[in-house]
Amino acid sequence: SPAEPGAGAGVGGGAGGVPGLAEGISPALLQYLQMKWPLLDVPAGATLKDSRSPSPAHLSNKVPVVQHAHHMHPLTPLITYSNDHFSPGSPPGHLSPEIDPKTGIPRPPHPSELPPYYPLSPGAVGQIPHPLGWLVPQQGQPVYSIPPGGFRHPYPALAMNASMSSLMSSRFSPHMVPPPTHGLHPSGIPHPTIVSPIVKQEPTQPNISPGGNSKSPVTVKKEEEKKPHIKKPLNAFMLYMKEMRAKVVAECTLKESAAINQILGRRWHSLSREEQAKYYELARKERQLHSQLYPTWSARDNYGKKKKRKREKLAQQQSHDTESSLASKSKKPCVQYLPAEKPCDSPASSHGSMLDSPATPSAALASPAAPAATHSEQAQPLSLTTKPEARAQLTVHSATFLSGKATSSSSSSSSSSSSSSLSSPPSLLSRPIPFTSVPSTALLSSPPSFAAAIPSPQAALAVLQTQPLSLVTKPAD
DNA sequence: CTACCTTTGAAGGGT
DNA sequence: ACCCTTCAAAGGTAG
Repeated sequence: SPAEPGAGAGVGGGAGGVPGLAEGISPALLQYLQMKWPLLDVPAGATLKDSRSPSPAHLSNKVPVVQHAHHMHPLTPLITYSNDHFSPGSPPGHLSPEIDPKTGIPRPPHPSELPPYYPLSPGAVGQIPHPLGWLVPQQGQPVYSIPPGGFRHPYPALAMNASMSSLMSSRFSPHMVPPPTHGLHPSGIPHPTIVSPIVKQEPTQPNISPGGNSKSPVTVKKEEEKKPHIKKPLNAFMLYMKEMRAKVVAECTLKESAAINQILGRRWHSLSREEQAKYYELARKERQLHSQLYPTWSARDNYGKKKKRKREKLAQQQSHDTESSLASKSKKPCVQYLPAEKPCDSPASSHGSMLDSPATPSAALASPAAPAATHSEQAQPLSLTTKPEARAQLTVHSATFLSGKATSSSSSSSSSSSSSSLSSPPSLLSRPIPFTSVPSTALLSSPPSFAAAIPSPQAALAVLQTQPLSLVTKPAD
């Protein structure tokens, strides 16, 4: 799909990839499920050492068996994160898998030792550092919160094959998933997107009674209430935020999420294309998994669930965009959240943090003469959703860089929008480069190839100009 | 207690 | 096709 960079190119991040989702749940999905729910383990002999060559047993529906959740990084098989950026390293000593002296196989952890993917007990979480905070946030929360009482899935339509259910019943901790004989639907897969509604009633009988056609409005309402809230899958940026928030908070003294998010937004733009691609890919898998787990779910289901009143703000923003900006600004300017003096505010000043220095491959994107600090921004698919003030701040570097360099090379081919390009240089660079513009194979089968395909800023701009240019931009000043 | 703030991206609905 | 709106996370803040 257009919004999914690399869609259809399989996973694995490297050569080979994994067969798609042709039939039921693909190996990739299975691996992803294991990634999301490490309790779902794979056969000891089929360790996820190489996702590109899944064993036949793995491919079949006769899934999984056991493997210690800590045995391997759950993401390793899917996404080839370089240690430069996600430095998972080896798990802490106290978390190293215990080898069963008898079998030599990593011992399945006791429920109390299980990783905090799901809060088995309030105190047993947040102990295991995880390179991907969105999977295991430092706070010990799962990506999606799970009701303390456990998971109750009301949707019989939930897509899960036999292997899953058998696995569930046999391997899942009884704390999480009671065996089917105990009443829970065998498909009670605890996906984190499910959040039980805040209904202070007995959590029993959440099952949908098939025969109940003559429901009174009250009953219908009750069922509505009992319907767990299935959250939207996280998008790439949200995943990134989840992972990086703790680090940013640690680096800065800030704690306000609004401020943190601004920083994260900037850092997001500072990420190299490859790094962003990882999150896009993760997000794509999130959506894919989500759609498989909840085929009938629609984003529309959650509409109106939150009482948000942004109309005023948006309207203000629009007028702000279309007309003069500063005058009508009555809300707190972003700068208020992001003092420029903040050490952590500068993407290039974060103690050489890997967060701010994109992957080295991307360095090939810019000309050698290009300053590293600006190159990263210049090469990034900055969003067009102009939040004037902040955007002006964010794009100042690229603007200056452009004005002296890139604009000259781009003005010729973008003559149709020359006026706007003059008035809003950042718009050119701020325009997102949909990953879909890149052949998925080029991006996924060999990630660096994309960088290699754009050896110069001019080439990068050429790529930019192959995309439709939206003019919903606002001059930086 | 609840909405807001702030970010980007996805998705749905309206035009 | 395009635009607008809402929601996803998160935690301090304000009402």
